[in-house]
Parts: sequence; structure tokens; C-alpha cells
Amino acid sequence: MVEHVVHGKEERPYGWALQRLRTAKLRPTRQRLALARLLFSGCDRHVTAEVLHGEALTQGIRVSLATIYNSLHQFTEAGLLRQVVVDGARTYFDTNVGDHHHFFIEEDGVLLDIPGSGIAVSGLPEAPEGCTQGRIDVIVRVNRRA
Amino acid sequence: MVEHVVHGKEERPYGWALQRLRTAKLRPTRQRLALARLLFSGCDRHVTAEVLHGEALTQGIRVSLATIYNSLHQFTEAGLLRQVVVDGARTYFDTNVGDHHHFFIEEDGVLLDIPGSGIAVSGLPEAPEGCTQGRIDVIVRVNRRA
DNA sequence: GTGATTGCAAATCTTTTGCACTAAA
DNA sequence: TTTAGTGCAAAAGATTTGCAATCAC
Repeated sequence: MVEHVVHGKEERPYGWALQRLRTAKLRPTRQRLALARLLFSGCDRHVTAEVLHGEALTQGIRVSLATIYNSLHQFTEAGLLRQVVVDGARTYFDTNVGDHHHFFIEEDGVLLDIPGSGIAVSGLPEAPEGCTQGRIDVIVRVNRRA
Repeated sequence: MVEHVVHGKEERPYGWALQRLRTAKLRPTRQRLALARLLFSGCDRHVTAEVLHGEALTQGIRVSLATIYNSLHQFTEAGLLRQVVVDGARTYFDTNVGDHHHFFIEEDGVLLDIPGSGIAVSGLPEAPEGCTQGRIDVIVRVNRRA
């Protein structure tokens, strides 16, 4: 049994998912561990509940869709994931919780990260009366060329 | 019977909705005319299908929800409305089709326009390989202060 | 054990669809 | 007429919920 899984350029100890769940005060159940590994072991990704579920089943991980939804929301609350809204039809969860924005390819519902460094939104008025400013989402919609 | 309806600072001839529908090549039916008046007679607004439907019923306009959805999409295709996605739960339609962005008050699902003039997004990379850039949406999420 | 978590199936909610009926041109 | 548009009720999707069974501690 391998002791590490590769993550982009760096490696992550196998017990990494366990640590993250513990830190997030989420009981490391079989399902949550498996999902955490699916989500965080590779490069950054954008998943929908349906896609993640399919992936889990493919890899022989038995999880119900309800648990997928629960976990995605719990991970999001814990700051391990970020929700991205681009398309009324489905919700995307992004493993990249850092500062960045998105390209959205409308034809095939694909999201691509745009690193946040370098991007600036200027000329914004201040938040409306009685409101605190939160996250700024920039979505650049793009279309496949004919 | 008044001959004009007020629209912000300017006035609009009563037959205005009719004109818009004709121009958009949409048959001016009783329902579409009524909805066009509800949508375009006052200030710019952000409506959901449900809200528009309720409003129509309140004013004694008999329309089915299916027709509301049909009309909202037809108006959007005709460029009279613009769809705004901020919240996976429902779709908003904006009567302001000009260049602008939005504040979104998460607590109560309210959208506010931010005039586009003056706002600039700098540092964007070019669209991904084989793609043409479309609209850029900037959503500033804000929260009610305690 | 005990309380948190899971799975299932049913429920909910928004949006879409099929089709007979009605109205505009 | 002729064809587009409407309403209804059913269907479709995505997501949530209730609750008994199961698991982590």
C-alpha cells in the first residue's frame, strides 16, 4: 500500500484527509474520508453533487446522494469548499477556496479558474446602507467558437 | 384614462408595450401586454417568475405560471430582459439590459444594480483556447449588518 | 451505550413539457 | 382560416427532509 498520494507538484500524507476532517470537527466517517480524498487528493476541481456521486460509485465507494449533499455542505461550512453559482440548474463546489474567479463555458457547463492575483475590480461603490461587503464573484462567460 | 405612465424621470406612451412587443416580433397578446407593462412601466426591477406571477394575480391579470415562464424567456431572447444568476434556488430577470453589475443581499435575496460606468475589471487573461468571450458578471455579495 | 451520521424513500421547489383549447392575424 | 400562444396538469430535475438503522467514540 502506498503511503502518499500525489497532489499536483506536492505530496500529501495519506492521513491528510483525516486531519482535515478532524480540524473541521467533522467525524471522519468512511464516507466523508472517501469524499475528502476524491475531492482534495488531486488538482483543484469543480464538482456537482451528481458528478461526485457518480465518481464515488465508479470507484466502488458506496455513498448515498443525500450524504453527498450533506458532506458538500458541511465541507463548505468548514471552509474546505466554496460554492459557485453560475447556472441556475446546478450547484458547483470548488476545491479552490483561495482568491480567484471563473471562466464559465456555457455550452458544456465547465468552470475554469482564473487566478485572483492580478485581477482587480475598480470603481465599485460602497456596500448599500446597513450592509457589509462580502465576496466578489467575477464570472466571465465564454462560448465555444464555431 | 391617463394617456401616459411615468417611468423614472421620463414618460412612456401607453402604447409603448405594444411597440416593444411588435419590434420583438412577439404577438401582443393580452398576457404579454400586461406583463410587459408590469415589467417596463416603472423603474428598473429584478423579478422572479413567482413574484411576477403573484403581482399579476394581485392586479387581476389572469396568467398561468407557465405563461410567465414562457414570456420571461421570450423577452430575454428578444433582449428586453436579462437573466441574472446569483442564487441556485431561483432565477432573476432584470429589466435593466444595459452595462451594469449587482449587489446581492443574501439574507433577503434582493438584487441591486451597480451602474456599469466606472466599473472596470482589469487583469483578466484572454478567453480559453477556442472560446469567445461573452458577458462578464460581477456580483458583490453583501450581508445585513447585525 | 450515546449521540452523530447514513441511507432510503418521500417530499419540496422551481422550471419544463405535452396537448387540447383559445385567440391573433 | 391558420398559426401562434395559453393554461392546465403532469413530468422532470435538483435538492431537502424524516426517520429508522448504523457507526464512531
